[in-house]
Amino acid sequence: MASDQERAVRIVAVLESAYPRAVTALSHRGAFQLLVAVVLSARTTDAQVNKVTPDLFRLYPTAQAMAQADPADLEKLVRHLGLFRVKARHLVEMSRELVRRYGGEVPGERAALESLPGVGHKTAGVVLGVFFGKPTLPVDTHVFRVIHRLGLSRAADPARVEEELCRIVPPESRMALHHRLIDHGRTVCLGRSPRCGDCRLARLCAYPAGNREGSGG
DNA sequence: ATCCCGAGGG
DNA sequence: CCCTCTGGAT
Repeated sequence: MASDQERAVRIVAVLESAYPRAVTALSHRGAFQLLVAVVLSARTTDAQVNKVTPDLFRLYPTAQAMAQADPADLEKLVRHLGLFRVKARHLVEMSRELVRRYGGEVPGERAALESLPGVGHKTAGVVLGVFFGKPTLPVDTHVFRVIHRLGLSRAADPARVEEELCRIVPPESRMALHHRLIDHGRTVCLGRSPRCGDCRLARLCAYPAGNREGSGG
C-alpha cells in the first residue's frame, strides 16, 4: 500500500500540472512588496491584488515611503479589495514598525513578522517561505478542507495539520503546494458542492463517490 | 445568497 | 471562542 509520503508526492505532481504557475504570482518582488501584496490578498484574489500593486508601489516603493503615507490615500488605491480600510491602516502601521524597529527591512523570523500590525500566521508563513526560503505550509480553510478530503490529515487543529503536512511534504514543495491547494479549493474542491467530476485528484482522493467505501470503512 | 488566499479585538 | 471588518467572485 502507498504511504502518505508516496500519496503526497503523487498529489503534488498532479497539482503541479493542473496549476503550473501557482507560486510565481506573488513572488517576483522584494521582501517589502511581497509582504504588502500578501497582506492585501486577504479576502481577495491575486488578480485583484495585481490590479492595484503597480500604482501602490510606484507611490510607496519602500517601507520608509509607506510609513509616511496618509492611510486615506492608501484606502483610495485599495478601494476595490475587501477589508480595504483595515488593510490601509495596517499597511501604514506595519511600515512604521518596519522603519522603527527593523531599519525598514523585512525581518526573516516568524516572531518578528507576526509582531507586525496586520501580519499573522498565514502572512508570515508565506513571506518566510517564498522570500526567505524557510518553507512552511500555512493551513487556511481551503487547505484544511482539501487536505481532509484527500485524507492526508485527520487533525482538527490547523496547526496540527500543518505540522503533519510538513512531515510529509519536502520543504521545496511546500509553498507551491500551499498555493495550489488554495487554487484547487477555490475552483474545484469547493466547500459546498465540490466538482469531483472535474477533479484531477479524484483517483487519489478518499472523498469522491467513486472512491468511497460506502460501509465498512 | 454565500463565501471568502485573515487578523485584531472583546 | 466569537465577532467584526469589506468588496468581489461564484
